[in-house]
Amino acid sequence: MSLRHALLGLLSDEPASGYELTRRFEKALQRYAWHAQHSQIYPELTKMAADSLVTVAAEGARGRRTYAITDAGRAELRRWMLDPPETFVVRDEGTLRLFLLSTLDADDARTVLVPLIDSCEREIAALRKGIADADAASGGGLPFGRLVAEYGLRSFETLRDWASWALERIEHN
Amino acid sequence: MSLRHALLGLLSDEPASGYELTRRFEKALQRYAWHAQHSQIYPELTKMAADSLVTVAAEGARGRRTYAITDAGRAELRRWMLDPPETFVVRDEGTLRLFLLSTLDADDARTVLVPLIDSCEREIAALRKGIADADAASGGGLPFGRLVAEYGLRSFETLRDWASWALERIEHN
DNA sequence: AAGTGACATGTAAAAATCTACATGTCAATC
DNA sequence: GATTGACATGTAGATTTTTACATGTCACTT
Repeated sequence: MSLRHALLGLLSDEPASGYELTRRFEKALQRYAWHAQHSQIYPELTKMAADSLVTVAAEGARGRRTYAITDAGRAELRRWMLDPPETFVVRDEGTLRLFLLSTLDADDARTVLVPLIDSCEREIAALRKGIADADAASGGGLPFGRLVAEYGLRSFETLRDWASWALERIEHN
Repeated sequence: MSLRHALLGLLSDEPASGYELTRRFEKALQRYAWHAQHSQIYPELTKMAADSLVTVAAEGARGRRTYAITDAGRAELRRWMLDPPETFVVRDEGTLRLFLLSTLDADDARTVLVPLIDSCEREIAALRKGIADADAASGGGLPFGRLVAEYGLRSFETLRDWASWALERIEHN
């Protein structure tokens, strides 16, 4: 039910349509936390409305339906946040690829690691800029908040550093 | 098809039965990279054998079937490793929970973050010990290699540091 | 000899997810 | 007035994953 809770989380900030939620998934959650597409989001919103976790707050132009979280929805989100399951399920193609690096020879590993380090640098630069801009504007601006941006920044720095370390280890082994 | 490639990766190290692969998923991949259960692994191995990516290398006691990767399997794994898709799909319940932290009030956020920091410390200690033991034995010993252990260690340190930073930010905001 | 626990493999049905198709609106431009 | 592109929502069918059930072996202990 993680999709459901991700949607409740996005809606707890402010009401939104399925279309907007799809965009916000792309901007804020997709990369690090949870991937979902509109073909999954629309039906899930319908089910959540049936379960009274959200309501249709407004219907606008072009068939647009704006959903708002209900008190029951907030309660369910809080319950889920405070009641961590024993095991967290992870499925991460990028990390899997990293783990399987040891199946490659040194040349192939370099072919994977060098572009990875480059793309980390680009992400880090973009995140730093986003954080600086948001801090200057002081009042948000980051897609899903300062906390998430900081998490992303630190994660990419760690990935870059690890990849550099791995590269060195592979070079002179 | 990530499950398939994860299995090829594990088998590229040495032949194994479905049962052993399930254990190795639990030890090495489950936590950070890919979650899979035996009810998915067994049928997938059968399909992979039909596709000639693996073969049944031996049949042992208790119906045990040992699978070995074929040349075609190695080629497919290498192809997948060297041909990164434009987008990596991530689904990570733990990170999602972190991202939704901003939906909680300060008290509830503390309730989530403090145990998180504790569990990071425990993971870090366990990984450090595992790495030290393996380095002393010098010849492997780590479930999926030194690279992965280092990745896990750095990731948990980053998570712990971020969580501490977030906690401080929440406390005095 | 019975019981226990790790070993070992499977399947069926339900739920979640992906891919591809499908439809239509509205605003701006040509 | 036609075209284009962003806006907006959906469904059908296939694939992947989960949950729950199902079966049996072997080694060791009581």
